[in-house]
Amino acid sequence: MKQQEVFKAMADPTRRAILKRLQDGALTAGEIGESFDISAASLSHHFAVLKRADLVRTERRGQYIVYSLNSTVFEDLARMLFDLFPSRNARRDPS
Amino acid sequence: MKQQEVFKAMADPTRRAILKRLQDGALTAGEIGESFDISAASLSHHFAVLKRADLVRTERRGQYIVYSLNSTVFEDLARMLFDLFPSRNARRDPS
DNA sequence: TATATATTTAGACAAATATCTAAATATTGC
DNA sequence: GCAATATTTAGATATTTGTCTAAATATATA
Repeated sequence: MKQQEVFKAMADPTRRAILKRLQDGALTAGEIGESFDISAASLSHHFAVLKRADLVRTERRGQYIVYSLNSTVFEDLARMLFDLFPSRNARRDPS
Repeated sequence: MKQQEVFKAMADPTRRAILKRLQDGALTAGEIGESFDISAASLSHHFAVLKRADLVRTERRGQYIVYSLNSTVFEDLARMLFDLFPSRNARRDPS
């Protein structure tokens, strides 16, 4: 996981909203765009950032491009967080 | 939790390294600074960002200021992540 | 009180980023 | 092949951000 890319991707509210939009299943770029008052070009930029972070997957379907969540990276990110913030009763790695 | 502040705070590698440095216990600003090749002023800026996100707590001890992790926000963040990325076998909130 | 040490604040600057419009590319269907 | 639609790329611009040095503030101690 490219940690830096993932965190930078998550730092923008529009991108987090895009991820949230994708929770219930894959959507085309245009469908996602309907929820945002932003140009298609700007949206495309956000898609690129999410893709670079491997947070979303894409698939061309005819003239559309379909975006979906990549939950694998989410799990990595969650693990990373737990690693970064030791909870009170977790053992610390003894290394 | 100020989600936006937390994510922005986590997006910088120096700040994540500071958090990691604090895993084993509280440290003064100066002690933290020893690990970084960066001016005290820049470091102080990073502390401010982490504080604004409520990721660290501070306490003055004489002429020193002691920083420590605030693990509460971590837990909030983890929860937020799980909410954002539904895992395959989790039920979705029916609302 | 004066000096030394620790930290933050102020102000400047360069690099990164979110946005836009216009143009390019890919695909469909006539 | 051509026109329409969907999406991305290019280039410009304004804002944000990470860094610096210099100055200010807070505390300790001689």
